[in-house]
Amino acid sequence: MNNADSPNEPRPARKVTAAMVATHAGVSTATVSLVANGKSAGRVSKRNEERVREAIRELGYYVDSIGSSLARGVSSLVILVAPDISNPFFAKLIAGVRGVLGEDYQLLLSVTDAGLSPSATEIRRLLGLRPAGLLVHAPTPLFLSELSSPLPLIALDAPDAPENIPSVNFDVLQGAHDVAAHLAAQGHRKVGYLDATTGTATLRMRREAFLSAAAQLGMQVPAVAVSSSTIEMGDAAATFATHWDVWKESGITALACATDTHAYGVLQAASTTGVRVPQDLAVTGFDDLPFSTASHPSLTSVRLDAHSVGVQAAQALRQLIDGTPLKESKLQLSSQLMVRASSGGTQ
Amino acid sequence: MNNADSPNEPRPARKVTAAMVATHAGVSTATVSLVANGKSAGRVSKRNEERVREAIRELGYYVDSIGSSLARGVSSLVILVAPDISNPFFAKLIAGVRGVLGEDYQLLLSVTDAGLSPSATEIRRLLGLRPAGLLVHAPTPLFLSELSSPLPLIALDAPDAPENIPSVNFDVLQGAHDVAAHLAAQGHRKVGYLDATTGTATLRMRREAFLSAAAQLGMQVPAVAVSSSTIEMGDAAATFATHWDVWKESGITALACATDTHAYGVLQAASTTGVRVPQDLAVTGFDDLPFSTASHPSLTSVRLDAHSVGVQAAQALRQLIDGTPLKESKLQLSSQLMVRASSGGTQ
DNA sequence: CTGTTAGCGCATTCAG
DNA sequence: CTGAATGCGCTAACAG
Repeated sequence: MNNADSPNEPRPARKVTAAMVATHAGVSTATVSLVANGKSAGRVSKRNEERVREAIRELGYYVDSIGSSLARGVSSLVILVAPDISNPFFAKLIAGVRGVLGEDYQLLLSVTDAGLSPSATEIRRLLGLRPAGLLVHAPTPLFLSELSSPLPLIALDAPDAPENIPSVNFDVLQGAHDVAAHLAAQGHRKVGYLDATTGTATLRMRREAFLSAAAQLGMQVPAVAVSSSTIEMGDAAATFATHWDVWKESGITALACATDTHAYGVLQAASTTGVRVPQDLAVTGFDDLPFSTASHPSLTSVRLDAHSVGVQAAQALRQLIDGTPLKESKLQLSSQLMVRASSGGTQ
Repeated sequence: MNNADSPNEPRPARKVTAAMVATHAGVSTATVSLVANGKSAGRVSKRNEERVREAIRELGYYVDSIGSSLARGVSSLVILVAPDISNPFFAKLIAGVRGVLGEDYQLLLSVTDAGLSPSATEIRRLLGLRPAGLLVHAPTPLFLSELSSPLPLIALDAPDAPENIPSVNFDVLQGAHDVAAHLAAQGHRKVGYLDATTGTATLRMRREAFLSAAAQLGMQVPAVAVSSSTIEMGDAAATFATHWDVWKESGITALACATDTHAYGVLQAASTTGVRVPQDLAVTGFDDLPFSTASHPSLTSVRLDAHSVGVQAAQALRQLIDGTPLKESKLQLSSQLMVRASSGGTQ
């Protein structure tokens, strides 16, 4: 009953299947599959290979990944799960990942609701796609347990990930310590900390590391001078505005912020309330976003190499997918303190 | 030979199929499919439905979207193709899209290389996923022609999209006009323009609209004072630094920038070269990124409502997917000039 | 209402 | 080297 197998002219409107290519080239679908997947070496004759290639070109055939995935039991998708894409950090990370994955895997992003881990249903839908691997930014323990299946997975920026979950992290301890040491070196003796309200592990570590380093370096951190706000700049600004009187009274001369965005809010609020930075208050950030060189004053911050994270994570994931055991389950990338004007460093 | 069909205890390690659920519940796979897809109303008895639901729960079954997509000929994926995710704009847009798509479709992002349209191979891989629909940011004509297949598609921020491609755009004409009018009202008579080197239609329209509005309002735009740089802040800063002498000589007193990022670069370079903004040079941006309230001085810019774009685009796409013809093929969202200190407006 | 059946497009044995 | 046959997991007719 199949009256459509007369391959006279390539009909671009109709979906081209491997079977069509096969008849067009006068071979079987098996041969087409071999050629289309570059597995023809030593398994298909030169002549047939050439024929198939030509048919593919003429018909405009491309492998249907749905069919392919079903047959193989797994897709060639790598899914990056991240909450807050709008961070310039991610653009660089993605570039790094893409470079490593190349043509072999297809990278797609799954964005979760602001700052939240994906819901159970979302996770199932993700798994339903049968991805070759997952890259997950700052996964919650809940997310990881919900996942359950033995899927190649690398956690990013997840210093709290359990032992059995490979992860690529920044050395935030070092970064936070560097900030504290820098402030101490500038002569500060009482400092404050503006934390983020979202409780990801990396942010918790930043705070804890800073506080412990500060103590170690002989700096006081008055309890009233440790506060927090959401990652919205406006919120950070408001927090500064409402707390400044108390902070000032507590005698702090420097404020370390959990992220650059927080610091921007502080700089803005300081400017409008007439607080001079760094004379009245030194301010530091964390992340070293591009804007930090353009803010007024320019912001002292901790630079994290997003591109490297992407590269390392993608390489590790590929190993996992290939079944090669990872030599290092936990990778740690160094961070670098960028001293700028907001802390009274070099302009 | 199948000795694995003894469903005594739920084995979480093994992939759960609809067939397993069926045997477990004592029904057929068809019934399972109906229930799992919420199409059981009036087609499955209460008793069987309950049984199936219980089996699904016990076994932890979820629909395999690969198999489902293959059977239906289309997946429930909506793919957003965008080049530059790191723009805070996208986070809001995505939130809007997600809200409209709800549980019915799964949104994934495909990030293309910085500022570039996806390659032909990438497009094929995208199509290979058989997405239910595509949302494409600033597609090039090449992209659209390469696509060819009659897939539900909405272009975003694509004022140049051909008639037959539905799109959701901002009224950049109005925005650019507002900028020009504002500068004219501030008394500027000679102004410059810093364009982006990436040639997307929206950027081209911003420039053209600004230049024509400026002319109409009696402002001169010396040819030497129209320049361009990449969207990297540092590049914009460098462009300012090398051009300022010439610009100054040309007599311009204001510089309109194609994007806020460009403007940040200009503000930074102006600050380091001792050019006072807005006294020596008024500066305006376009996009109104969050940082524009925190820059020094705060940046006059054109606000675009990203969330609305997301909502409108997703709604239109759903209509397309459902086969409902669109009433309006081209949607245009208004933009709003935010006057701030960089143009000598209110602080 | 419910079960049976026939593909969806492809990769992979397994005989030739 | 090559092709026919099988099944991946599911949905949509189609019979009961």
